[in-house]
Amino acid sequence: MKVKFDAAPVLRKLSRYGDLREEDLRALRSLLEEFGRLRGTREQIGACEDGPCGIRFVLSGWACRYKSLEDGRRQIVAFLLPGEVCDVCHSGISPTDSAMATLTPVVFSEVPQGRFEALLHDFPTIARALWRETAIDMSIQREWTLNVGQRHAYERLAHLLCEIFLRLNQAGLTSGITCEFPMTQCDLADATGLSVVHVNRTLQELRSENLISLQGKTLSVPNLQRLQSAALFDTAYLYPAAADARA
Amino acid sequence: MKVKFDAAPVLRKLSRYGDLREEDLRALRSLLEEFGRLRGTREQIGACEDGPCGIRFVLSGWACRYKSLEDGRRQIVAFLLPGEVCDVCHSGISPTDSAMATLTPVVFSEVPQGRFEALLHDFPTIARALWRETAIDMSIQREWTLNVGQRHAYERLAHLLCEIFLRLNQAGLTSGITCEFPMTQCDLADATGLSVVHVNRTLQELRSENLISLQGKTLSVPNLQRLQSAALFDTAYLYPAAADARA
DNA sequence: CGTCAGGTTGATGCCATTCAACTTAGGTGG
DNA sequence: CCACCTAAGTTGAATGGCATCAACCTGACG
Repeated sequence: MKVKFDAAPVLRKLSRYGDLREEDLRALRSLLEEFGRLRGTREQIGACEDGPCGIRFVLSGWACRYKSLEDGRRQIVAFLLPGEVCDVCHSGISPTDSAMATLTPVVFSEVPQGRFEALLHDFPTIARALWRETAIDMSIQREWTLNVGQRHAYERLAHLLCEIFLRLNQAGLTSGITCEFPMTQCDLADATGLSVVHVNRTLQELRSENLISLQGKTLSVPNLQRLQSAALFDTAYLYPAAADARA
Repeated sequence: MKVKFDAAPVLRKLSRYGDLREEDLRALRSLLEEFGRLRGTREQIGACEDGPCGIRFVLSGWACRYKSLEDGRRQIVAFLLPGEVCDVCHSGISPTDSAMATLTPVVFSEVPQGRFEALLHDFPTIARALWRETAIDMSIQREWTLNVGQRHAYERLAHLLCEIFLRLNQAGLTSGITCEFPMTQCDLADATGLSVVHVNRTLQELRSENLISLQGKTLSVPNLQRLQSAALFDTAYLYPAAADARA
């Protein structure tokens, strides 16, 4: 059966980074929907079988990028949420640098390099928006370094939950104080550099102080302010600079 | 007195990422030398006084990018070594996201946004090379997340020293098994997320096993292979993908 | 020769890991 | 519809890696 590929989350997200006109949106949408693909839960994305890889976008579902050490230790270095681009910067890097995997069933697009470059050439507005999203990705990666390097377990988890909630919110995927949250505690451990056991206990702490409620696959944040201050969270890193005078 | 701004390290480094012709090099060099600047040890780079900021390159000396928490905890998220670009991706991000400071006296160039964009437009080869360097920077940032998230103190420090040695080597700044190493143990602590005391002890361990020798401002790595394996170091993340067939 | 930044050392304690067992929930086949 | 199975979550106890605190040492420099 033919799946409906819905590019809306990507368009919504990218619109945050530039004033995309109708024609920009249409061009991008049709390209994304042309190259839609599917993956199940806990599958690899971008393994060799795929042949020469292109630019990927997550249309729905959650994925992550991770790196591993020889002995099996694993670090999730980024989450890829609906609407987000996977790796504008990634072509040109040794593909063994890191790997991608899904956390849920995922619909994504993989646009061939050539087609995508043509698009960027024809629609410079899209190029500029994408450039900004890349800048934000870089900024997020720096924040993660700070997070695992300096924050204590309690702050660290709080920070991660804050970030995800806000990013989902940007994609229009929160409803009020709640959002879907399909990750396991094991994923949280790999992303924070903590042990599963300690993640479990720390989550209980956060729950007992009513900073979050997390059951089933649903996260609620009754008071975002309080969670942010528990996380020493500074929103600056998630948002582009205020109106940029330069062209 | 007029300082000699030598753009050679930048040109050498960038040449690793693309086949720059004589004319590319000349154009870039003259731009870099036009906008040279100076800083002393432990000074800020890119504070407000500088006005609207441009694209920065380190010509000589060491600097770092860091982030801090409200209570003073500090994480160095990147080192900026001679020849490296500071932040292609950075315009468009809230400037409070992170800060830059020098570790030694530094000579750098700060090319105004407009002038630089013109250069990239006229010399697409430079643009492509710079794009790849940015991709590597991103890759390095991911590796740092892995480093502080998963590696033990011993591996972590070994890894950092390895990386710096290899990056200096790329810039032509090593001679044999030694290189300059102006960082304090305090800087190492901030970069690894360890305490100064523990850095000190771990360095002693590394020394006692002859993996490094570090005295004065000089680092020697008698056996890079051994240091790499102690660090669980995989060089893939530092290098661009093998010859890229696509245009 | 005093001063100060950087480096070194020892003692102590906590945050987080590890190991191991147990519980719960969701899914599947008989 | 229940029995089984497996992944995920939870709990307790013991260990240890690394932080913290507080001295003390060293060398560079004015």
